[in-house]
Amino acid sequence: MLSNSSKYAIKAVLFIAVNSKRGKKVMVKDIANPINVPKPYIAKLLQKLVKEKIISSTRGPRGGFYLNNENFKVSIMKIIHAIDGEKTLKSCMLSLDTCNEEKPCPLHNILSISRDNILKHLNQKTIEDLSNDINLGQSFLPL
Amino acid sequence: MLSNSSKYAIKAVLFIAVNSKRGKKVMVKDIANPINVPKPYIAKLLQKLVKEKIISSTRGPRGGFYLNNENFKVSIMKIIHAIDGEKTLKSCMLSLDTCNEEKPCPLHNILSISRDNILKHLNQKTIEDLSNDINLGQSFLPL
DNA sequence: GAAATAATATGATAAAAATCATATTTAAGA
DNA sequence: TCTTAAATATGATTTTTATCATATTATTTC
Repeated sequence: MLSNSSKYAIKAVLFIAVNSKRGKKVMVKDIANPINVPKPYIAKLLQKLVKEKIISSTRGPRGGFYLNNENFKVSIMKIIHAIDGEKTLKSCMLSLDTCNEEKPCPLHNILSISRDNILKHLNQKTIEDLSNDINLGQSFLPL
Repeated sequence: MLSNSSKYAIKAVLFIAVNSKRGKKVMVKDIANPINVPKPYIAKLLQKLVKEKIISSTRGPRGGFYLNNENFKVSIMKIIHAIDGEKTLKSCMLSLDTCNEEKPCPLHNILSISRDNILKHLNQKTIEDLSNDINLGQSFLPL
């Protein structure tokens, strides 16, 4: 469903969200270890996220990654789209183009409600929402 | 979530289920095209399913694949496990070992209910259930 | 404005998944 | 029992995903 890359990206973004408060920036080398992802790999993903305006960065000494106010409003789905592309999550569980409500595939009837719920939540929840949860101790970022 | 291989396997099993009624067997070459999967590839998957006793086969002239009564009782999940392995679907959405109800990861709270529902349905529904749906015109096997 | 520090760009390598090809074995039917 | 038709076993190739490495560019600070 989600590629490793998307999972890494989500973890990294949330890590930045909770660790870059008040102008303090976070560097790649400080992200890679705690979220358990190889440094050069996460660096590449972060660059893509910057291009898509999902996170922000500055170069040079005291530089690093951070989130501005707009970044905080971005949905989790947008992170996934930036990394995995648009169509990954959209197709039906059997990847059938022809599957729809009128002509459902055999899995459609039993799975589509739950599936649509997952998509709905990924679209609704923002980086801000999830980092608030973490800050309130309602969820955790162990790695 | 599901690998291509699992999707192919599910499609193939259902195709066999609805096309091998009353002792008639289905051959690889007759499966590959309608379900839109390369023949040598689906052949390999079918062999694995036979070993796991999810489907049945006989060799030689008039041979092919079919389902016996026990095969029809197999859950969809078992097909997925046979092809993708046991752990693929079990891990949390961020693949965190440490994620659980007491210490949920940031996505856990928003997705776990829908996710558990999907797993529950995949465990409950049998090949028989889904092929009945198809036979009753409640779902379709276009490809 | 020079040195140091950080992201960025580019690309090489490795591992896994998907695809393709071929030789072997088994069973049926003449 | 010989021929044929089918699955089965094995493995080679290609593509995608994941990982690793290095050179370049921008920004701060002295």
